[in-house]
Amino acid sequence: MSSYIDQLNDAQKQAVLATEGPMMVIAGAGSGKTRVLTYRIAHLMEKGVDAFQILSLTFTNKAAREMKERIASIVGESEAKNLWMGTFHSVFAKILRFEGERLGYPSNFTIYDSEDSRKVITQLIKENNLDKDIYKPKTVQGRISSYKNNLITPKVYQSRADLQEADDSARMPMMGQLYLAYTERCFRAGAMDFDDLLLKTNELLHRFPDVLAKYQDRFRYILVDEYQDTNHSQYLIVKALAAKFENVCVVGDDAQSIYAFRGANIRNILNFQKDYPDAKVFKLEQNYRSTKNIVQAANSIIEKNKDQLEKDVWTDNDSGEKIVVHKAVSDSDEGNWVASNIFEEHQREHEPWNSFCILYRTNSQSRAFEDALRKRNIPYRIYGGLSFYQRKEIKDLLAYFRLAINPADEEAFRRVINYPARGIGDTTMARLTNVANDQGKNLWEVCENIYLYQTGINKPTQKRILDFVEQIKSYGVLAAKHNAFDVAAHISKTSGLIKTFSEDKTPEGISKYENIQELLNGIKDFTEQQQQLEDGDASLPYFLQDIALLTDVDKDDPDDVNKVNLMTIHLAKGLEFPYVYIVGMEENLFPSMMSMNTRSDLEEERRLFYVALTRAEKRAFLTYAHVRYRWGKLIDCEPSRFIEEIDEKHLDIRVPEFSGFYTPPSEVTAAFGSPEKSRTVSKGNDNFGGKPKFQRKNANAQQEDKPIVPPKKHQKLKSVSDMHSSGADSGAPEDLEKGTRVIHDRFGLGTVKEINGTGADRKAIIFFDNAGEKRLLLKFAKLQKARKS
DNA sequence: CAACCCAAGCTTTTT
DNA sequence: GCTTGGGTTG
Repeated sequence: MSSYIDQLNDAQKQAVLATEGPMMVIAGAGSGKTRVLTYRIAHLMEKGVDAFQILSLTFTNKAAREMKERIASIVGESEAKNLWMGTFHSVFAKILRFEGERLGYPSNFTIYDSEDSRKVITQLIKENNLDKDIYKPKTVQGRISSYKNNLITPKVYQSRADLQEADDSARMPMMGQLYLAYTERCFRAGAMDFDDLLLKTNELLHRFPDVLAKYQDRFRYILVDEYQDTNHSQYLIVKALAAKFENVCVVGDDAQSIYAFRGANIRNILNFQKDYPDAKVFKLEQNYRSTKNIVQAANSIIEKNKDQLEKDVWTDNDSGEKIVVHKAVSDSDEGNWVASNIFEEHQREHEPWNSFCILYRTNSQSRAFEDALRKRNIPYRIYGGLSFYQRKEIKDLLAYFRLAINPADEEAFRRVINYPARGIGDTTMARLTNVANDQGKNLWEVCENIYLYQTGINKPTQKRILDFVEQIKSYGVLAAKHNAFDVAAHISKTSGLIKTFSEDKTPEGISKYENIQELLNGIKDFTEQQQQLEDGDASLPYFLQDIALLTDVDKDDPDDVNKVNLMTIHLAKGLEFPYVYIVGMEENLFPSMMSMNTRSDLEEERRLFYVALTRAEKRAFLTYAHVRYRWGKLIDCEPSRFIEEIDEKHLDIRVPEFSGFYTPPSEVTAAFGSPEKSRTVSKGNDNFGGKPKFQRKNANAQQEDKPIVPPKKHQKLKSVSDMHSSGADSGAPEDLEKGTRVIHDRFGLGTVKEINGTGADRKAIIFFDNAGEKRLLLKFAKLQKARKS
């Protein structure tokens, strides 16, 4: 027997060695779950199971990659690379590219991200003249998503009176039609959203028995990690694939189920034994990660939940330090305290920066910590939030790539048809949309044959549309022949996007330009990497596929080692750090305001807290603030109930007179008599001399808002323009010529550079002293001749 | 048709 | 406090 087996404890060993039949592993936090999965796969392969026959589904692609590397180190790389490993979404996207034709999808289908699908919904709400205040795109999107995750197709919806009643009572009787229209629109665009990747896989497996049989035979051994976070759609896929051999091993921890909001169904894990009565169940209860204090504190929290499987997580590790609870004056003070604390620990314990992690409930909390870390020159890396690929300029360029590969992709089409400007505006788009809807075609098909349709669009615009079509077609030809980088470089140059950004010298413009360069560098890396692999694929379609399903933790930037980590608790699942700071421990923030209505929501928040705390190996810190800026306003905060729920003997409470939620009145009046005063306090508390956030902002705002033209002139000009607006065609003096000095209402003093056109079309190009060059239509421009000075 | 200004909404978490 | 979308202006 191989030596790695000896490194395992009894429970782990059994879970690794029981290779046949259904099996569930309940793995407490830090109990060596990944190790069991890794060794189990290695063991299967050593027993002679072909790597092609093993499917393992993980929560992130990074987890899959790391596991693959570890397996490779045991069984050898050439074997390990044949394993099917990845997230549900990425594995089944791959299968759908092979098999999607059966469902009427092209193999080059686009994957719509949330923004894309929300825009489709917004568009549909508009087209159907629905009230957007009742049909909130986000709400509609959420409902559609939950239908899909429960395999409720538009057709099923029509037979479900209960769902229709629910939507009716939410004043959305058109939900059903909207849902149907949405699915049709996506289909027409050759696009699938995230939920479709699972829904269509289910459809594929249920409608085509031969496909089902094929994949059942291929995946004889199935492993699912983080099973507690699978939704119904995922559950059914696993069940279908495993039905023949029943070699299914699921690993999870009901105490760490934190994705109910996106349809995860905790019952999947609770009911596993009902689905497979012969299932073996193993419990991993020894924690190797954390100190006794942390493990026991975490246990004392989670036992408050009623819905859970019995287990007893324990550890042999040292007791360690108690969990420090710190009360900060304000959110910026909280940031400063955490940053100084990290700095001290780094100095004293010689801990590298990447030993530290700051965990928060919402992305918006990151700012205070970024500011504080930056002030101390502590390197940090922030995960999540607006990811690189969601930036506008990146999505714009990607839209060109997407169109080159799948011109039916309507969202990409709408994004760039008039960007850079080509004189194809809202009116034209509305006309195109109408015709497309009447004919049941997508926008591309209509544009391609624009002369065949009665669109009411004028000839010059039709020509511009056809030029665009030709441009995209030429990109498509290139994409089929050349590697991703060459195509991307060509498109970014010829589309005019690079030019647009390089001409923009505002800070935002420069940053956009840099981001585009970064994207191109990324594509270059990708292309080179793929070209080095013997079976690599360096094509643009493959690149797009690769990035569509990347999660934030997946990106592993070599520049990012040894930095303090900042992320939401959700993103931290599966990770561990020696030092963990859980911040914003306040009522209405954590637990979130939205989650206090039902017990099950609150229990999910509690599990979230459990996940947060069990990320810590050595030290854990809980902080909360007395007041915090929220929605731009200063609000009072109360400590989170979760702090109280921890057995006090594990806590080191560093709050003067901490007693429940009582705050000494003297402190309140001294620090928070009024919002104005509190600003002074947070400035005074700032030992590092940096200015508080609000001061910088105000200073900037003042500069920007400073009027260019003194108010007096402004008034006068207004009255002049009022006189003219009564009847005259031109609001400007007649005798303007090159070199004339003029005054403009908003732009101030300027010099005429050029005049062209006559009558109502008369235009001027004017160089303004403070505002630069502008093209003005004289009919509208409220110009006055200035006296030469 | 594009640029600018302002108001509204927003902050739960993500593939 | 920030971003998005709508409305207005040239």
